[in-house]
Amino acid sequence: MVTNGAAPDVTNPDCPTRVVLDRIGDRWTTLVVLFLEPGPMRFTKLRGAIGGVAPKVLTQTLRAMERDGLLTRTVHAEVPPRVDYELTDLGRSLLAPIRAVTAWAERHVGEVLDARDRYDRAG
Amino acid sequence: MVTNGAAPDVTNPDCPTRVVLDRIGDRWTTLVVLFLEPGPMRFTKLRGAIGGVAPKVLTQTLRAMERDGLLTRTVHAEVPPRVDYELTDLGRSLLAPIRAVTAWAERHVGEVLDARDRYDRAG
DNA sequence: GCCGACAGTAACCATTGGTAACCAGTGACT
DNA sequence: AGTCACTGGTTACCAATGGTTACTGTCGGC
Repeated sequence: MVTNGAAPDVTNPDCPTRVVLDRIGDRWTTLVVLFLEPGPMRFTKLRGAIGGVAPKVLTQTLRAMERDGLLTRTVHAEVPPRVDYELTDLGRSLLAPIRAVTAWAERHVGEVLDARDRYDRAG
Repeated sequence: MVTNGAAPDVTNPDCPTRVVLDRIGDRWTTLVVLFLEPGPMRFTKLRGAIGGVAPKVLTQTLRAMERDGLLTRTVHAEVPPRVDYELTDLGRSLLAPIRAVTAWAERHVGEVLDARDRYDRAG
């Protein structure tokens, strides 16, 4: 599990948890998880829902998440093409921590923006 | 608080919560918060504790966090120079969500790495 | 025959993350 | 007096990443 045999410990620079932290800290990953929660979604709809994400970048994000077992990608042999993205159990287990983070963001946006204003006006 | 007058909503692409989400999703920010929890810490010690972070990048991270009101930076007129970084109340309030995320990472590293292995071996 | 929907890809540019080297100020050591 | 090291950075530079815009292929409908 952990290459050096120790328990996973995010405070250890050499622990692979750092890698995982990078993935779930990714700007778009959290949003993808949030939007996929209700059920499978197609590429274009997901893109529209998230907003402001370039197709290339969304593709990269989705591929990386698929690789890490957070979601599945299903291609239906139809015309027009149809590709569904759906959270795996692992992906769904990420919802709780992500909710904690987004809830914090929603609750404290004001404070952060205020602090930023004060800092910028002062110097 | 929210420029458009609506309630903060992370699913809205135009909501400033997205900005906040970017900051706390930052690779080093989460680690800085974790390591500053026990108390104030100096630059060099923090750098060593985190591991693998370049001074320039750590400086950028700390300045951004100071700007957003997550920590304070105190310069002591001593020799050799001494600069302390300390979490604010706002920064400390981030601990809970961050803990949720790091706990997830520690619990599921194995699954993620396994999925990645499978994906890479398959194609 | 042309248009549009879908799910991307290709080519390109800009921003960022990261590296290595260097700096100022002071005290201690020689 | 000269040199060393410690601290908390800065500067210049480079590579990787993120992002934008344009384009592709296939099919049904007009």
